[in-house]
Amino acid sequence: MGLTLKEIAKELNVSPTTVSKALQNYSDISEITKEKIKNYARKVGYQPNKQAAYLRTRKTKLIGLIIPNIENYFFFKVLKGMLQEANKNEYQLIICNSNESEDLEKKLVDDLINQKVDGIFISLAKDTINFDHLNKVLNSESSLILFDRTSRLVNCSKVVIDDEKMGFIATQNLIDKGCKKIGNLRGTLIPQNSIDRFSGYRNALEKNNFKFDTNLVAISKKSTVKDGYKLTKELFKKELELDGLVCFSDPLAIGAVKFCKENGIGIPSEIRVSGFGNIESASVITPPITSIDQEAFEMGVKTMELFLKEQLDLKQKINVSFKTIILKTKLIERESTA
Amino acid sequence: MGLTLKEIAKELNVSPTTVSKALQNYSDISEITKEKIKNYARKVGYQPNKQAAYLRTRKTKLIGLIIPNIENYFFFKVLKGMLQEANKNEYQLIICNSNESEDLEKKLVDDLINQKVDGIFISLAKDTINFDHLNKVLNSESSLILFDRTSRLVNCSKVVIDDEKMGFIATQNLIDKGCKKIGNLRGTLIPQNSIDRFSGYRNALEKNNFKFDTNLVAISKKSTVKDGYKLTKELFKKELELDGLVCFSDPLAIGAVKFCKENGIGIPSEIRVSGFGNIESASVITPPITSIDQEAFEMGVKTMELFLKEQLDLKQKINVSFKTIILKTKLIERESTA
DNA sequence: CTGAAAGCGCTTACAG
DNA sequence: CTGAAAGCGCTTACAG
Repeated sequence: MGLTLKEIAKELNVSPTTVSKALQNYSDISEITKEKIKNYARKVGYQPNKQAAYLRTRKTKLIGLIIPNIENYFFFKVLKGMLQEANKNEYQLIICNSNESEDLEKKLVDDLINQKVDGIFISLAKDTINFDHLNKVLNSESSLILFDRTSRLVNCSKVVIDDEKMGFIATQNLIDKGCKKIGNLRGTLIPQNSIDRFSGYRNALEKNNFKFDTNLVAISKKSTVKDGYKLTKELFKKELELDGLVCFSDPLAIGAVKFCKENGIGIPSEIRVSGFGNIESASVITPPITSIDQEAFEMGVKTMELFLKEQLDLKQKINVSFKTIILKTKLIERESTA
Repeated sequence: MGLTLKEIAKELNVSPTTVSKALQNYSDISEITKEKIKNYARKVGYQPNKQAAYLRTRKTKLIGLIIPNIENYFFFKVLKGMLQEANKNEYQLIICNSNESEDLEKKLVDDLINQKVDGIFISLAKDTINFDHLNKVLNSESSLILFDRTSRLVNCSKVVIDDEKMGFIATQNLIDKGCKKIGNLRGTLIPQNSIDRFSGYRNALEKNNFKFDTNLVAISKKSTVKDGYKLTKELFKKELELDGLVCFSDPLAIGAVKFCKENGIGIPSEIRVSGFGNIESASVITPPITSIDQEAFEMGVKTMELFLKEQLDLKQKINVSFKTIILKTKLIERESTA
């Protein structure tokens, strides 16, 4: 197991140097020798030992990926996109789950830096407020790319969704349908995407001369079906004549729909409900829930592309310039807002 | 970036050998020296370079995982279990998607062997019928563990679900509820778990003196909602007085429910439908679908445990003996079979 | 066009 | 109890 350069060299009566160069297509090796070596290497299925090569090249062809919540379907679609591109370019992906914990996120970053991965992709945990570990990556040999849950305070390449616009569109849609009192089940106060979606909601109200009322807003910590149910119940207790509800995740919207169904509140006749993320369950529940589709797969692809570009710049000793890619989103209309 | 042993040795006026041994707690280093070295290493945050260490230890602390379908929620729960245990034991996980392709599966195995991962966990692609690549793993330095979709033809450790029993239970439940003509939307003919679940269906019929009728069985290639819809439609066209349907995946069951709802066929009044896998959508749809819960998280944990045990045996030069762990399953009763 | 030599950062058998 | 030396498998600057 594990043929070495030396063995091949011996077999072919050339030096290890020549074998190494031939396999890397160096221009100072004769075509005839290259052919001979390449053919033999192919025949015996030789693959250079990556760990040994790293010691010289400083490249592992490994990427570290930190996802905040491994149960979130959205991230799998992102992962699928990344994996497709990684495969094409001979990279392998180490997957990590920060479990929404800042501390664990920091430890995982340390482990990945220590593994000398060529790049680290992170979607931040909900409660990450200190960014020392991200700056550590920026000072390491690994490229850093943030996706989906990012921070304005870190200067690196990013792939995000236009969350403000999305919050706006979801809210505007309810207004267009005739809703007068639109509530909002929003996410926590920290991550940028939660902030932005909420801004979108406010901005839509403002633009349509609706009064913004904090009583209509509830904050969900976990963004679960349970949370959605509970918060909707609380909103209805206030008797505010709610006739629209913008939920900033599909699980929250499903919880809201469940509460309404159990309490005989008609959807969309009495209240229109809109979700976000376009997970499968949103289309399967009765009534199907209007949602906003994020191009998750595309997000994965773009993240990899940004990374590959940075690697190329690095190789050519060009100064890497950080970019932010903003992805499109699409309102998927269903019965819950008909 | 990247402090080395040598630098630490120089700083502390000892040899690199001593530093290496102290950090590994060798017994032939004095306590006082160990203390000094460990403290310093901790202070400066020294971590040995894994790639360089590999060259001597032949261990990468890396595990390769091949999943056949990255969009399947089941595998994410498995992954979550694996990740939890991996983290505890300082392993990192390289994730790969075979996309149900035997060819890609073979390539990924090659890549992982080449990466010198300590272990490879695979859930086989649906159409994998040749096992040369698995035998290659068995002859390599990496341990092989199959989970969920395995094969009797490969001799290695495995973690599986008692699929036969599960098929049996789902079918028996419908019989107990009074169904007389029970159909079956089954999976493809190859993977072991599809074969076994189908056997469970047949065995339950037999045990209850029901006549087995191939007309009542439809084979789904993709196990999707669409497939479920289409196949259910076809079954109903045959006018066999179907009053029960055992589906060997939740998406299939959801498709079946959709067809029935759209065509005014009452569930469970006219037909009872049972799924498998207990995905979220199964509980969210109206009516909620009875399903069988697989202990996915547990499967991930057990797979890791089996692997860790093998590593330990290897280290102690004990002959590794392959084990098969069979996990429990549980029928989750819901309205669709009430 | 080819190859000897140094070195990446570690571990471990061996000597003292 | 400590350390010099060899070697893991590669790449690349340098010499010829």
